[in-house]
Amino acid sequence: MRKTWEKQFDYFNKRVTPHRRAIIEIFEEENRHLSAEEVYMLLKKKEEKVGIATVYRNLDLLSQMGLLHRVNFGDGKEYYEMTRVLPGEHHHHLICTKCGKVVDYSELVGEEHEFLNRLEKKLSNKYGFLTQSHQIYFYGLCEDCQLICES
Amino acid sequence: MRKTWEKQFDYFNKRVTPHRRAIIEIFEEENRHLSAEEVYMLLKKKEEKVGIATVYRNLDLLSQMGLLHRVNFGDGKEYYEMTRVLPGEHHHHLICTKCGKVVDYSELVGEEHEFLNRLEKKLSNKYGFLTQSHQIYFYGLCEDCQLICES
DNA sequence: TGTGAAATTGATAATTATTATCAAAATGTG
DNA sequence: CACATTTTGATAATAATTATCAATTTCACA
Ligand SMILES: [Mn+2]
Ligand SMILES: [Mn+2]
Ligand SMILES: [Zn+2]
Ligand SMILES: [Zn+2]
Repeated sequence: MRKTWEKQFDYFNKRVTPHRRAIIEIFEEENRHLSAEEVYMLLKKKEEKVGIATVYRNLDLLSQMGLLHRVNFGDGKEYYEMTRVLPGEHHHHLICTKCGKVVDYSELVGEEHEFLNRLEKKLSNKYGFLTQSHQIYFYGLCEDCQLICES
Repeated sequence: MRKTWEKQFDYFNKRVTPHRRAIIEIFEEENRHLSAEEVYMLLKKKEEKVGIATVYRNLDLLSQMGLLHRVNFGDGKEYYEMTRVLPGEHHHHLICTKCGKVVDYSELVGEEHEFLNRLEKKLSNKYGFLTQSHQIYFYGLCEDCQLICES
């Protein structure tokens, strides 16, 4: 009954606590972008007595451990989402600059992978930079906001 | 002696003020990522008497007008940089997750353009999303931090 | 199956970045 | 130049996140 992610805790010399289990569980259940405050609220709803500082600390830790991805949509808070490793689950984000709506997309991830691999090799040669992850953001107008702009 | 960017102010029905001129001038001179606080300090150094609120307001305005790009490197503040339109000036960012160093890169922008064009078309069809701009971030370890990690 | 050193946590104070307020000053159209 | 409108400055307010530190919990190992 040892969860697959627990080996990550061994590797980082971190302890597996009920709070940490609960936070990961929240992300598995919700499967969406969550802010620290939202995670805190969802934990309370599950009767998990936890302090907000612990939530912040653990979101930071879990993203450093690679179990969560930290994303920023420009609204002043940080969001987190479960790191999905299966090929079909890799995705990026469309952000509407008018209403703030965020859409996950995973179109052309094959081509993306091929292109970024080539790019990473160049960056490694030229800057000595070792890439661990990447994020692509598209900014623009969602369907609804385009209509509003025309009128 | 009308600057090339002044037509943008007409288009957005905004007034050209000395502060706005001075802020744009700062970015032209410094040619790097600047936070609101840094812009504020640089303006003071130039004897430009301005309030910090005005700096925030105008950085926001200038990026909405497309004259500045707003970027986020995950350190809790927003940064801005001059929008460069020439083909060779389009670039993205490498961010060291250990020391926070940020490097501009512009490798493979040709391939990037070709790939993103194809992607944008797909996203437009599937989600009705109209792309205005995009950002790519690579997270990893800079050369120095890789050495420190090995030892 | 305990022990204890080290890690984690909670309550809350502190910090930091950014936004709101609103009267005074500046802009630019006609 | 006049004046309707926009912009600005000082500063209060807000909001997200981090620091503090004593109490509690974890887990390696005896
Ligand atoms: Mn997502
Ligand atoms: Mn840059
Ligand atoms: Zn929208
Ligand atoms: Zn580094």
